[in-house]
Amino acid sequence: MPPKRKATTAAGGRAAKRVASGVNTPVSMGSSEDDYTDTVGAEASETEAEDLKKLISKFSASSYRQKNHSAGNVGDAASRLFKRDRDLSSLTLKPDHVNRPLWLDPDRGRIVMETFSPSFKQAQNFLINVAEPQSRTTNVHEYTITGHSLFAAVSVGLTTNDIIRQLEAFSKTKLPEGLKEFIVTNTQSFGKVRLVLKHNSFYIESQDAAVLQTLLRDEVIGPCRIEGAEEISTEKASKMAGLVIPGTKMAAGARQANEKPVERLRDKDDDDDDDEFNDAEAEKDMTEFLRDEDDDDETDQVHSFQVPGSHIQKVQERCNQLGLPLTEEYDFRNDDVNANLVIDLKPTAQIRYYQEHALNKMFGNGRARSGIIVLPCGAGKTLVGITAACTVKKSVIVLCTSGMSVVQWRAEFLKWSNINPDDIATFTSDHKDKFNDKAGIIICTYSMVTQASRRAHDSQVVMDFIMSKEWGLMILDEVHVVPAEMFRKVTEKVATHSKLGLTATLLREDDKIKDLNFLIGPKLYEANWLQLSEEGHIARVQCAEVWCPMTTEFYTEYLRTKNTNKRSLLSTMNPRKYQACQFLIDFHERRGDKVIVFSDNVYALKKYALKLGKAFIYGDTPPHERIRILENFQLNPDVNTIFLSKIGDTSLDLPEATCLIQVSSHYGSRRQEAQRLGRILRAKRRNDEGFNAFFYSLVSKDTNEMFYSSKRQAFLVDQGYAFKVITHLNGIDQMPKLAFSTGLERRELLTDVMLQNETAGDVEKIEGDLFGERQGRPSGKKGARRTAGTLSELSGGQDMAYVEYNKSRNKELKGKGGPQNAFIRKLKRDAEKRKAAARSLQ
DNA sequence: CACCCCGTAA
DNA sequence: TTTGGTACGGGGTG
Repeated sequence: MPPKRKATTAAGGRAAKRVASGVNTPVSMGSSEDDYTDTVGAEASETEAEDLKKLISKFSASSYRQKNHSAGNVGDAASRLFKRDRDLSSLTLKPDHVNRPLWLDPDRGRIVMETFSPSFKQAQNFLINVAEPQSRTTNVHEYTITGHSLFAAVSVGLTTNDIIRQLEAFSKTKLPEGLKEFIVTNTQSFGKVRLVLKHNSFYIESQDAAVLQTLLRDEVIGPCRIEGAEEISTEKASKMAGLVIPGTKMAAGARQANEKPVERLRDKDDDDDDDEFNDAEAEKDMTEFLRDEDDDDETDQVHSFQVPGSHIQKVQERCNQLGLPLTEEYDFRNDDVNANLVIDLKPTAQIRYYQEHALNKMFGNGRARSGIIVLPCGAGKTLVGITAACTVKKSVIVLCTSGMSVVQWRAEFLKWSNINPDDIATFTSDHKDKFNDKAGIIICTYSMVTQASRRAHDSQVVMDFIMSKEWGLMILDEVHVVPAEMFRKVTEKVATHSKLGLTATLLREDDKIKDLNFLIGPKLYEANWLQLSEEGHIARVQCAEVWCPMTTEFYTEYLRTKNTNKRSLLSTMNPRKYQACQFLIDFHERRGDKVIVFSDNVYALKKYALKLGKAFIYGDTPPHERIRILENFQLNPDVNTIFLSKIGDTSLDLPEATCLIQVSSHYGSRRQEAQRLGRILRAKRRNDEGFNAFFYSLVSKDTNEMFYSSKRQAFLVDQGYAFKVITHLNGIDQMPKLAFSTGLERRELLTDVMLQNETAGDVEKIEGDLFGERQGRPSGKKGARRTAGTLSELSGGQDMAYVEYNKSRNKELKGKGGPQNAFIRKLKRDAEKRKAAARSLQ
């Protein structure tokens, strides 16, 4: 990849998207009335297999354009780096540059890595420690060195020299001076100041009293100190003090372990993982050795001042700004104040290599470092958390976003570890347990801990218990929610020695994500999605964006209104989008896929589902009905498609679907897009020969959806997913019973859409006018929505055309009591039999 | 239990 | 160029 690649800049990732969304796209979905005449009776002449072949060939041939780069088009993901003044060609290359994978941007800390380089694996293992992955596509990875990433590197045990030496070794050019300086200035002060928990109080601690003096003179930190006899107390550093100071010699142990000269390259990639593990073992021994030495020879003094829990965040944030981030490490093996917990992994629990890598980052020097581990959905985040708990062996508090995942975490703990069930308690609104022994695990929801007012009596009791205890480890599930105003309170309410944050998508659309650096700790590990799916740990997914032109009726209305809600509703109700959805469901059901359709908008959700005769779940669906529908989806061969609102993004335990269709979504939320894709990464069938999961995003052409869609995909594109654009679904013209194929039907739909939209607004206004103070029913919103629903039903006349289809599949699946349950039981038995048969075949 | 209300998140 | 429908968990009530 010579630097002169800048010549082809325009072909780069999102630039291609702009080209594709331009004017002259090959649309063959038809724009004339004729294309939509009823095709019932014109049975498709081909067999299913031929159908499949045809569609798949379409996917890989002429009717799509790849927005992302593809193999053979090396370097497009990085090409934006080489624009204008980003030309690196002036730099002189080392003679053996071909064997070195890194391009270093002298000014901005950007690093571009060639994945086809012979020393790629080593370089990647190193880079993941010191830089933030920005984008990791097939041939090129892009990283950035930042203050935070260097903090993470130092806290993982690397020294300034390690970083500089290894960067130099992997770089194609001489290490730029500016970058070297940046690394030096940013790493020097790290690790000087620590946050320590002692006897349920927080202390800011350092070996250097002068640093503490400086902090106390700071206008923000100074007033936070708890008034005591002494301003700064000094004691001899000892094991009993809770936290042993990470001396530089400790880092030396880690340095040796991390060092891997480029010259000593090995061909076999797989060996690498085992080596890393052994190195970590060696590292631990070294740590032990050094610790003993420290205690014998040195009489280090530790200085500290106390800060109340309520001010911790302020101090942490300020220290971050001052370039002196607080290190949090828990020397759990030498903590004999807090009781030990009897817990171990079951021998059957097998940790995968990347989980081990992640845990090595956390426990690399024999202590628990606070930080964040990022793994895609289905890659075993829970097991990482459980293994961490089994390592620390102290009381653990696990925080989840929903009651469902509380239950799941408990089940997983029982599945993977030998923990005594009496030692795990759950704490939610309908289950308020404590554990009886001195040490234990408590699993609860964020809101249970953060709720400030209106406490039920027995939850106050449990809350007091939690706050009175000193916790060894706090596991924060879905840690990306923590920066929220309310949820961030957990870190000040619960006194814990270490924190482990877990998430699949360390993303927010606001800028609060950086707060996690001081709220939890640095990002310790981030898995490479592409690599995991190539290795079969998560499913391979084909992503496609399907462009659906707007019908003239809908587009006219779209242009006529400036109201964004109305506009987005028109875009999602676009009849041609509905047709595309109908076609794709049919296609994939016949292929044997289980299909989930997502729609954020519940009006659209119901309309689509009812007309297609599929079951749907959204917020108001009562729990028993949800379960029934999900069971049927999982077991009943006749139920292969369900519709979900954004309920499916987070809080549903979804069965193993293999195909996903997105009809409407939430603006430009990258997290939602990634999370939805995550729903199919678990697919059990993923290791079948040639298995692919499918992810479709239906987008109405020439609407705002186009813009948001590309925003939403940004994260996945950076993870290496290639989104293909499909402008025509081959065979849709021959589709029997294609909906909305007449102008009349489409106009009826439009009327319904417009009515739905207006009534919601009107009713609220009327209610306000009529009742002024709105006595008796303080929440006008709920009433308004209900009324709107009724009015929409009253609009009856136009709905006549739908009546024959508009039968709720939900009701069919709902029934209660004996017969239905017996049916489900039979399905379950059948499924068991099939599984057993499959096992005996192997 | 079934229902409502409330605050909060994204 | 960037908003607010929707859904949740928690607390009550009869």
